[in-house]
Amino acid sequence: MKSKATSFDIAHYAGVSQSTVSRALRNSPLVSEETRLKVQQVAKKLNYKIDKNASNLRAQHSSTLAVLLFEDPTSDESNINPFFLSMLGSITRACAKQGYDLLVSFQSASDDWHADYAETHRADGIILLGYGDYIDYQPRFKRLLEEGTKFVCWGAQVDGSPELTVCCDNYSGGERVAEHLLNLRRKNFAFIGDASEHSPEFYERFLGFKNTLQNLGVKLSERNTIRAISTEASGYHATQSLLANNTDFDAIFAASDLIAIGVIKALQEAGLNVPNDVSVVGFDDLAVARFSLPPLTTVRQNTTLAGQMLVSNLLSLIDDIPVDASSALLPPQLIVRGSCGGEANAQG
Amino acid sequence: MKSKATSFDIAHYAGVSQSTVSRALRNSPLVSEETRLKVQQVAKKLNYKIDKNASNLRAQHSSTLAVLLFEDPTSDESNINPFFLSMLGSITRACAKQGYDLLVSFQSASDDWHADYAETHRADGIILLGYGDYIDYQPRFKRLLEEGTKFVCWGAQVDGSPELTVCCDNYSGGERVAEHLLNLRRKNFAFIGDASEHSPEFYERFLGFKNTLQNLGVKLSERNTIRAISTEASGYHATQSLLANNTDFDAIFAASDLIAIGVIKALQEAGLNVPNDVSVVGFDDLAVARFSLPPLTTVRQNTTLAGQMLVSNLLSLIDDIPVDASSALLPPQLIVRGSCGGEANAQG
DNA sequence: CTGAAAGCGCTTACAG
DNA sequence: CTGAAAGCGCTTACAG
Repeated sequence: MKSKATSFDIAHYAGVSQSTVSRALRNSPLVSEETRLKVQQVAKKLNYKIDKNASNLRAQHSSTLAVLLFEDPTSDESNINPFFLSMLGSITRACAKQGYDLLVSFQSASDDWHADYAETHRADGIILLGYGDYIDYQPRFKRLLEEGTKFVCWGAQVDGSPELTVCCDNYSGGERVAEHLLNLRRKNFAFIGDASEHSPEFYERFLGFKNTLQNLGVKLSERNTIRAISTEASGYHATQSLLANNTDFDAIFAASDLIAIGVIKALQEAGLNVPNDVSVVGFDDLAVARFSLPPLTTVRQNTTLAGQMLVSNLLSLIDDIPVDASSALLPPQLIVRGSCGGEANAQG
Repeated sequence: MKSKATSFDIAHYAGVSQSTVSRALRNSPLVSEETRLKVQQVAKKLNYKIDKNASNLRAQHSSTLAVLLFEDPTSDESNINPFFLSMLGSITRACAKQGYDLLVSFQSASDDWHADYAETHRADGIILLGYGDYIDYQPRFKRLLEEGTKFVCWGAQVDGSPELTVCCDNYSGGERVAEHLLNLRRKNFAFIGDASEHSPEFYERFLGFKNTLQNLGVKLSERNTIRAISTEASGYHATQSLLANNTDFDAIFAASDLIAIGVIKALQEAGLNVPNDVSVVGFDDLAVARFSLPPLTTVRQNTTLAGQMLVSNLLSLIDDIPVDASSALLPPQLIVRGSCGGEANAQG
């Protein structure tokens, strides 16, 4: 491997100074069209590429963003929630579009918060994805803020929290689910997910669901509210608990598609028909939702838009541009498929 | 935000020279225990972190690896193959374990090969994942090799190709599937996937399957070999074509789990029972395989091991250490679930 | 529009 | 074991 050309080599061959090479390559308006063309031509011929380390060091920024993806400590390490992976994809694309590189790091919640990407100048800003327990993380957010680290979270807006957040309007999603199920004349409801403030996204979905039912005179009993984390296995076992309760239910709102898949499996194994005996609704609209049997009615989160908002808001933060907080609440969309009965086959 | 401390600040407070600070922080044996402790203590107090750009520039390496994830151009951009995403996860973890950062880039096959991570010194080496058509990519590999770029591919070992590859023993996986189906007394076989040299991974699976059948006197007809890319939708449509052929079949080997999910859906919609009428086998063992109905018998690729091999082989390449090529062929594992009938419930 | 020069914050021979 | 000094390859005032 021949050693790489530097801007001095280009300068030499192009017959200009090194400063001019640098300007020409970054399309500075200070350089004449003619010079620029010549320099860029020579650079191309020598396969010259600007050394990022040098330019980052000099310019004091890295043109790089970092994503921290927190793993649910209870889930199998080889299976990261596909929803976050899909977010990862859209974030990557959004970064590329803005000319930023993306550093990725998976962290288990127990990790000692290795968020030193900003401090080591490896990244200009950080995107936090899927950290589990929001309450536990508040102190860490505070520390990041104090250090002046630029970061934005995907998740739920916790009241009074100063960090910048982008999320789906989970409450409204829960409302849509309740309305849909009520329209289908379902009478007895169950919720499977974590209905506590520790998982505010699930909690908001739960609240939107429960309150809408309540407003229309239907009560969601505590016995029909079963805790589950976002895995198929957890949904499966939670449903077995629900069945063991011997309560009545003809509709289940699962806080995520992964949970819903486990729910359907447990129901079918118990000899119940979905949707005839029980309607099931999920949340996320993973690819697999369309191919479950029956196809899963669910609430779609727009991950493409989410990735774009996360990146553009973070970039605004980095450039000290005020961020329009309202833009950070993304509208959910109810996708009706076959798992609730009634007006099935409507979409999807 | 107060401006970051530099090694000179630490030197000042610790009462030593800046060079000593640098040595102490990288645990150089040249520095005394006492001095090191003092320096590290001061560094911690001032929340000092080494500036990566500066140290990378000076040391002429980046301690960063890049992953290039190629998207299937025909697939929906928001849904990246979960298998690769799972690989991404294990690669990330393997990098972290070795003290390397990971840069991620998604590329559409049509992209002008933005693999300049190495040339710009942003990464010391590159991991190539999921590029679609291997034959089309040969010239690009050649160029990378010529430029002295260190890279390793996940995929299939193409004869005579000089690039370093890590992959599952796909041929052996196909053999296992044929044997299993034969043991279950299946008579008429079908394959759904891309049985061409353009997708060598699928092709190897196909070959292992077909040859094993052939050796035992069973022929896999061309009419029962249907082309599909690795999506549920493609598997679904391919199965509809297969059904339209009006040929006999009581067992389908789908080249991936995603395809298998589409296969099962199409079969069930056509009123066929899986596994009673038709056995179905997939490949990959995605999380969803366990939760399909019936649970999917499949061939597991060990993504954790794969990620580790990819990273460690790339690191060897970077350090000019000879790589044990035999270590790069990972053993597949047949996971028997309910989708083939017979000895179901064995595992999983 | 162009060039000479300083300097980003480190690592690492070199000298002691 | 420690320090003074050079230099990695750029960007960007400054002067012309």
